[in-house]
Amino acid sequence: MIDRRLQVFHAVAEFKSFTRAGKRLHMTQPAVTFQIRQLEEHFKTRLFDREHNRIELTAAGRRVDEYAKRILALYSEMNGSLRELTDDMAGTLMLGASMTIAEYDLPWLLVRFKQRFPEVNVRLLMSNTDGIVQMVVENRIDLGLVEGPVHNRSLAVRRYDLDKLVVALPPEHELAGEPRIPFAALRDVPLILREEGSGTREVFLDHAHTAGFALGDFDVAMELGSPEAVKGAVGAGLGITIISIATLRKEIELGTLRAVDLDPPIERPFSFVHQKQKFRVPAVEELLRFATGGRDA
Amino acid sequence: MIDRRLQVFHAVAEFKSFTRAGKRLHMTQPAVTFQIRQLEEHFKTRLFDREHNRIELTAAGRRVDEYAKRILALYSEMNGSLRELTDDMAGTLMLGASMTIAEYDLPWLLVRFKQRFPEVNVRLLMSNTDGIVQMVVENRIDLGLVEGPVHNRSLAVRRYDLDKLVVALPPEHELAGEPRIPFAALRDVPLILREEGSGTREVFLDHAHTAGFALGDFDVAMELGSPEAVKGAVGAGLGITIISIATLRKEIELGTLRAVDLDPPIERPFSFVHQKQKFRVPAVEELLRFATGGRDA
DNA sequence: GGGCCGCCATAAATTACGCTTGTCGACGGA
DNA sequence: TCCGTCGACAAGCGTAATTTATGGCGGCCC
Repeated sequence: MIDRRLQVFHAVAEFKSFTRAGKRLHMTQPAVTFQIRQLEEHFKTRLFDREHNRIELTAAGRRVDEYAKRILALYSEMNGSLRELTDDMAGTLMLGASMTIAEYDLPWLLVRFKQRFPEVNVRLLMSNTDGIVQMVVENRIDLGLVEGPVHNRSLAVRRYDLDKLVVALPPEHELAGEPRIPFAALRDVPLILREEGSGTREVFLDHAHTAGFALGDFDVAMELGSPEAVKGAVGAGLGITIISIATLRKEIELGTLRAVDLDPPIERPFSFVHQKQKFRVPAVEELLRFATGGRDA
Repeated sequence: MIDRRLQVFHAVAEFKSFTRAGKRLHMTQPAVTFQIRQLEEHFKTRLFDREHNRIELTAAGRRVDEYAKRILALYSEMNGSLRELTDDMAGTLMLGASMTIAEYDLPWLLVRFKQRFPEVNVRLLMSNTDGIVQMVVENRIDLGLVEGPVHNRSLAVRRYDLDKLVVALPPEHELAGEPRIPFAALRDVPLILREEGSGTREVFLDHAHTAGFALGDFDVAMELGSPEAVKGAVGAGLGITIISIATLRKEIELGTLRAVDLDPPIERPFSFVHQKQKFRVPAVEELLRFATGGRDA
């Protein structure tokens, strides 16, 4: 529950870019342009100075942004407050984790946490990285655990673990014997990827881009919504994928899949993400300290 | 610029009625029901207890209303603040007046006001009573002058003048000779009325209702958007109308229209309406004091 | 106590709006 | 100069909001 126009405006103000704001909110640039123009017509004044290919807030725009921040913060607080009242689970620690983390990284963490703090109830929601970030923004969860980069400056992010992405393929695959696989080689075979919004996907595409490849360079055979689904497709010979090494333990042991390093390798942090403001549930701080071993990131 | 869902919710909370909230916001009851249900689904909890034919806020509903109030207040403040920045007229006194007042009552008031405070710039917007109230709510004007009843508890209203509604008809009309015309007689002739949202219209219908007549009892030939348009139609013989005596001065003098008292007569106050909070422009207080002759209402 | 009125819920149809796709023109860096 | 990036614009589409129409359920009046 949030005002979309203000949200869009605030994102544009933050990024100083229609295009990037659109990306963040999963909408196209024309949609952003449209919303901003609606606002400008409402207030009968320009909110951004357009100078060729960059924009700057006008005085009026800055004023709107001040209010937008306050209003959006209230929305967020309202959502959190209602959850507390609603979920018949006041005091419950609401976690959200991206697919990979929830299935392969979080369990052992939660087990140890529960041992030390048995009285704390934990409830876990799963989504992809973007979905988790959105939940944190809307205050629907106390803490998110994500694997992708977080582009939202108004949230606090701290790393707690390091992950490695590898190429997963069937043992009989032609590339399975390679010591490592360069990005270029990935162009020639069908790829299975995670869906839009997935941290695994975004990290891979980021690195591919750095190496000079765009999404269009690859032969994307399927886009699936969870690591298990992706592994299933790879195992069935539909293609190969780039995936967290952590998800492959069982398959490697069973010999159904093989992991090969990328060249260059991709490492990425697992991170906590939460609102900067004070925690509603004390257990959050416990979990943070507990998982990071007391260190800061 | 305001969040419609919260606005609807807040209205319902205030009136404790879906139907009346809908009326206030010019929407139908099912639309209100729909919006509230949307909110309830979002928060996954009931916001109102429905008991037969009355509703009550739940604990969660009260919580939402607390935030709704704060959020809506911020929206209102934002609108006002932007206007100040935008209208290249900081310090200008923004007035809004309903049709009748703007054309027949306000001019002499403004003339005298300008004589006493020549340095104050005044800008006047016109709409019907409902439109003016809305502008005040949104903080787009500093002060509204309206002729109809104001149903919004969050606004301050004070009377400053008294008006009388009469029947206006062509001199040759069969009823033109009557000393006064009872409501019942109005059923038998075509009526010209103001449009929905007009204070003149609403006051007339209120009184008619008190006298036992509904809108459907009358033969409404036309609904027009301004007193001048209505008078024109009456002059052309298309019907008769109920209108402020103040608007008829010239026509009576010229003999083109005649005014006959209603039975029972309708009197109504002209009122100022403004936000309860402090005035942004000091001139508002001056005008208030000036127009009410120092008395309170 | 039967009938009417007022209130909210529901369904179907309509309308309005936001969003996407596709395209263009303008600038700036290689 | 060519390409990449960015924002504006137009057309078409899909979803969401709203209206119209209807039904059920009590309270209230005579």
